[in-house]
Amino acid sequence: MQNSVTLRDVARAGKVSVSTASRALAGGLTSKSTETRLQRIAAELGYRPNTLARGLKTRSTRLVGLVVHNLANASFRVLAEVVQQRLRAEGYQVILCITADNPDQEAETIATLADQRVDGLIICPTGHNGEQLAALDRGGTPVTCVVRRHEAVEMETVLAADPEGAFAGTRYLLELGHRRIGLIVGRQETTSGRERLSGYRRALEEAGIRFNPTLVHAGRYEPETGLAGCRQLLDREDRPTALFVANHESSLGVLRGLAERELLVPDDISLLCYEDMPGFEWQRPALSVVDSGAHAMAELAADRLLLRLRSHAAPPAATAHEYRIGARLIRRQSCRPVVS
Amino acid sequence: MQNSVTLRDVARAGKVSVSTASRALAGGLTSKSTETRLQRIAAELGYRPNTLARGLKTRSTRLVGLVVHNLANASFRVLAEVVQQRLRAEGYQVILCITADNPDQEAETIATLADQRVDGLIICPTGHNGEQLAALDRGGTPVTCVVRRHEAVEMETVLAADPEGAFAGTRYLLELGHRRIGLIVGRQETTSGRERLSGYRRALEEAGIRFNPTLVHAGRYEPETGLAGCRQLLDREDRPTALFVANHESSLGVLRGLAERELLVPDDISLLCYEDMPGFEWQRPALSVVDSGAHAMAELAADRLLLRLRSHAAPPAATAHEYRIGARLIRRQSCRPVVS
DNA sequence: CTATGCTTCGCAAACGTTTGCGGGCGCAAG
DNA sequence: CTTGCGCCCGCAAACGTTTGCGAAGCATAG
Repeated sequence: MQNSVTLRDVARAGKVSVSTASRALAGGLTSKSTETRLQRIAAELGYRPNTLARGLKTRSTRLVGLVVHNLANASFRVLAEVVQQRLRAEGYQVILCITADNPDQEAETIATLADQRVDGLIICPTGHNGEQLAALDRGGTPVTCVVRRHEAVEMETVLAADPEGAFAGTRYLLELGHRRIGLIVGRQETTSGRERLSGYRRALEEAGIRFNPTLVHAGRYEPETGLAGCRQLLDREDRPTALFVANHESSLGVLRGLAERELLVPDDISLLCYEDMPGFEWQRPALSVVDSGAHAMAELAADRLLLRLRSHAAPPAATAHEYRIGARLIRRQSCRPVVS
Repeated sequence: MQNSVTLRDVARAGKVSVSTASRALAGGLTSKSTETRLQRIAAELGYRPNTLARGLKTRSTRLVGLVVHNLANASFRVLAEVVQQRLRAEGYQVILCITADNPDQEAETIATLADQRVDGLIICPTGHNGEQLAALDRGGTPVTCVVRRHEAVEMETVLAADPEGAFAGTRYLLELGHRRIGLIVGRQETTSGRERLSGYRRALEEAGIRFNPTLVHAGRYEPETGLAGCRQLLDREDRPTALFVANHESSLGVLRGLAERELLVPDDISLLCYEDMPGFEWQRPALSVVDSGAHAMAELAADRLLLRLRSHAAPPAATAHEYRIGARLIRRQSCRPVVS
């Protein structure tokens, strides 16, 4: 702040007007000689452009907002890392905001980001501030939803292929011979919760197995959910031979629940999780998972946003598209064929 | 961006000058009547101040930068969450940047943040761009270092009490009767790596046990380090009876290494980790740890910065203080007395 | 030699605020 | 009724850029 060497100083040192200085540093707008000369002077003086003034004039800060529920969730973590890295490569800075899945906090966050005149927004929406977001998007600030769809309003969205992922996971277990497959899944108010349940159900039905609601436990994205679900499912007299934990926060609780019962994976019970968390690979036995592709999602979200940032021209709401990232089954060691 | 209702519009609607509008919205600078009247008008029009223009004039964006190495590390995660929450409560937004512990990337990051005219900076330094940071601090943009100390230059810093933490952990194991304690620790180039080793060593020597360098394995903050160290230490003929993993990234690798050897914790070997990671509590057996107080560190860092942000007056470099957060031993189930 | 075109640069306005300064007005005191 | 004092408010400058417009310089073509 003290070190405020401004364009005027550069201009003065170079004996030109402020405007030529500006153009020289922009490049290609002056003669080659003054261009290099002024750039050298600017470097010597340690000139750094004032982003505020520039943004005020050009109506473009190079900031984009990234709004997520938390950082404990592995998907959000890679989202944050990938988005930040990708956008930085294009000269954008990322403002990270955490909403704790709280609509009020989300509303405030969006407002503040709008005040900062961010150029764009990547958000995992709570589902409550649709009009606010849509207004932003209409106003020329591209908004890309990620991980969760906003049910109320049309916006560009990149999602995981949850129906297919859950389907593939369930079918894998079926192919191994399992017939009683317990499902621990997220709340049915969320897109992912619903879609993963439906994928599970479809796989069962295609295999000619009747869907049994008492085999599924839905809850919040927390370890406690996993523990509770685990206990509930294991206390049945016809204990499932496999558990599909389609909610990766709960996985920790499930692991604990299985240990409580002294059940060994995969000998006593097969275990399939959702999302590839860093620890899973190192776990013993290494956990099989269906990877929803958080990394790819993050990349696509960043790329889509970048595209719209660059083509400042047309933000055609009509084109509001929905992208799905393919899920991938990773077979490791936690599932085994059922012995008959 | 389209929705650009400016102060002029408010003034016009209220039939006053722009300056009165500004003052009315600021509050306390006009008559009570015009104040409420204009505030109502502003609300109706949906006026939102342009942070860029304001920042340009007042030389204060309400932005602070937060610079960390990554988000996989649990300390950084809580740092990000806590700092962002705390600063937001005071009206600041957080720009999150990730350096991957890479000095070049760090240099670029700091420069860009300075360009954005952030009001302050919280950073876990790589240790390489000291002059840049010091210049910022001198220039009136308070910089607070966290987690790591910057060896080269004096700055306000909040650290974990690593020497004491490692000492306490080691002594705990000693009290349980362990004599051969393997240590897996971070690189000796880092503050934490050195300090944790020295704490371990001091505890041993105070107990009258000769420090044995072959019992320590130092490596990067990665699971691979844990695995390698684990293998090395377990292959000794006089296998340690306890492992102190003073580097929480490595813990995952250690767990895997122990499983490989089919060693049970705590029956076959005691295990003490550093940092309380979310999974540890759920692990079976629940892992004992020395918690370095990442949460408290984050809070203190945020508070210190806030203090200096508010008292815009004096950034006395002389006061550059170093704060230490006490470590806390959490006894769970992974350590047991050695049977003689 | 004049007309024309291109390149290179300066002038000044603009972006949306905040704020020092001074003018107008009302009200109390003289 | 005048003077003085305070309270509100408007004028205008400033923050550091970018950019349209026009002027100057120079070369080339007619």
